[in-house]
Amino acid sequence: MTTDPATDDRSPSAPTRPSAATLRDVAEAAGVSKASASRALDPASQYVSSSTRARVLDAAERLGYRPNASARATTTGATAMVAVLVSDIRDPYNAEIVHGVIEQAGVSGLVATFAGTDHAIDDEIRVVRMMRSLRPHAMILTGTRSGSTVSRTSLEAELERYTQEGGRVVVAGDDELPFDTVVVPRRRGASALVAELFRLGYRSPALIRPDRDSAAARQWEDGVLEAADRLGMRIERGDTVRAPMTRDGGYDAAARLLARRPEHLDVVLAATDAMAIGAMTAMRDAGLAPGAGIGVAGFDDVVGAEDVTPDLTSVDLALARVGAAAVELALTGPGDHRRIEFEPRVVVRGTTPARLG
Amino acid sequence: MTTDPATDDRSPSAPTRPSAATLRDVAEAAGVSKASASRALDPASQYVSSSTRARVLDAAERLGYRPNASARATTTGATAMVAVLVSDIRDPYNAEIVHGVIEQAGVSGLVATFAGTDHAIDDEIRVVRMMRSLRPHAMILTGTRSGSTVSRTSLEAELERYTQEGGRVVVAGDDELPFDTVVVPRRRGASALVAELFRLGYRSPALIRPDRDSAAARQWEDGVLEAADRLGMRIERGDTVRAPMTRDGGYDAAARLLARRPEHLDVVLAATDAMAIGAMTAMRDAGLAPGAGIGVAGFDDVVGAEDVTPDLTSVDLALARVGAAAVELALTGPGDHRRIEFEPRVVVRGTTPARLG
DNA sequence: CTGAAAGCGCTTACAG
DNA sequence: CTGAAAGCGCTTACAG
Repeated sequence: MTTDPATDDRSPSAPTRPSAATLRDVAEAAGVSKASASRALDPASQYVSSSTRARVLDAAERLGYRPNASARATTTGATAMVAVLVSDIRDPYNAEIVHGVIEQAGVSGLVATFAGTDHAIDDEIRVVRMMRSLRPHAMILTGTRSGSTVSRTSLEAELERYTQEGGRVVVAGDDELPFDTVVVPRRRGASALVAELFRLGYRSPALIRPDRDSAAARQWEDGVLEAADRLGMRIERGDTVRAPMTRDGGYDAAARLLARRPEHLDVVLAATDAMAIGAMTAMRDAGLAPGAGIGVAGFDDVVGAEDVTPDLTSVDLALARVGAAAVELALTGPGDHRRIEFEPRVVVRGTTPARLG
Repeated sequence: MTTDPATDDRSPSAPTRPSAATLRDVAEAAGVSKASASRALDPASQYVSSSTRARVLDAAERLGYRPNASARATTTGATAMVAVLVSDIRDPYNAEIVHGVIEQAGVSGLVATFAGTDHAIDDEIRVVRMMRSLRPHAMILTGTRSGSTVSRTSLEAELERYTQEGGRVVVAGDDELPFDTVVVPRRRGASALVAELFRLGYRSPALIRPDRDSAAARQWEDGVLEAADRLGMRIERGDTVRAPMTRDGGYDAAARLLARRPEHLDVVLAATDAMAIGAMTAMRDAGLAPGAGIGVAGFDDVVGAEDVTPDLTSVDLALARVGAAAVELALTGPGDHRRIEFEPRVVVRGTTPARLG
């Protein structure tokens, strides 16, 4: 990062705006001082007579007055704003978290501001610098990031600087930065899924996992294996197959699995719902009814698990709650690398009926 | 809307922040006046000696100085910010537009702020009021909205008020509000698709459309019918079927179509890519190879059209460009209900090879 | 090229 | 309960 402080980001062409109504306008219209008007407009202030308040509110309403948030912020030093750094808003996982952030910010009286970081730590550093200007109450980092160790250190330093100015940093995702974190419970969710399937009578899972490595894929697989191991379920060498992380990838993977006529299998676990749905089709094409002979379960439950027949067992990671919790964490004072992890919800549906005996 | 102006949204618990470095700090560290420091930090200002500038930049760097955007905004009256009102960020269409907004805002030196409106006009009104406090350079409205005529009038009034304060309003979506609009070219895209298929030799389309009515579905169907009509393609009564807007919906719809053994059909048009992909599976299950016998085309090209085999012909609506254009429109001075509509891009792929004769 | 001063729209002790 | 005044961190004429 060679962000020269000279590169000041002053607004390019500040056009002289026609004036919006101002506190002074309201005060004059109501025939009181600015101080009184300010107090009357503050619902928390008790030092106003009700008649003054009424006249001020009336004037404000008439003038369409909206307080100038910037002026207020320079006066109080605080901005009712939370800045969200998101790697890619188009990713449905991020979108879900962001949705939770927006919702919770709304109820907490905060405005949410976003910037894209494109998964690159160097972009994040740039964005943190830019956002620091806004003096937001907190910054929330979402999604994944990659970059050199040097970059990572710079990012931490920049964020550290921000916290020293009184800002709050919260990570929503993986626990990989030394700040308060709301962990997306992938690993735990995968474990819980396997445990639930065990309870339902399943003993021999096959795994369909993405061919490209990622933290998410790894966490899913770790969670599955951990639970399987703990419960004494055996997963044979050849029962894990890799494929592109799409519906068709799931189809191919399942077709390969089934071609081996693996009589011992009783359930197929896929790392995403899309892959699981593809696997269901492959099973049908092989003459098997998903759920009747072999069970199927997906993961993440972001899209479409309920739209298929039978509907697909999956794991709800409560991503919107993750986003909301990140805002709440930011609001509950500075913490020293606190860590929140929700219980993921295993959603048992038609593809994994209870197995007899 | 009975938003009482009394309901002031002052920050709940303004915590006293440890101080961030201030212009005064930088000036003192550099041994110059605040005025000189300010000028040195402004890359556009020429009224600084290079030695002063160097000392100031050095001091700023050392102190990790970031200008206080709020203070700047109260001084200049303008905020380098664009506010985006989005019905639901989880909708991939909106996410794509929002992505474009974020990108373009970044290159234009603007910060993008978001609020969710949940498709409800009354929510939009509330959000516009709230956002007005931020004095953003522009507000961009994305997604769909519904509400009473009264609400709609109130929304227009509230937006009108905002423009009178110097704010810019841009709509990204349907042209249904009296402000500058970047139109999502659904209708035009559907027409272009049909025209291209005609050129490829297709003459008898069947239509798979969502069973629930929506503006998007209507625009798609209107576009298809308009072009078909113009080109003399006939669409028979029974060749339009309705189904849920999912992959399985598309499967069912296509199955129903094919059950009638409609020898005259040469291409199936679906209102979304997901439905088209489902239809492809149905065709295969009926012993037909998509593209070989009957062609298939989807719409919107948001997700997965390239992941299937053969890959799916679709229409790229350039949604990210729509978002970017909205920002640019907001930056090019006030307009009187200007209207921009991009040429959608028909993406011909494997499911619609040229037909001979 | 530089600095002292005024002003942006607020809020908040401080005296009444 | 109310108002005059100071101050938040900037920018920008205005004089040098």
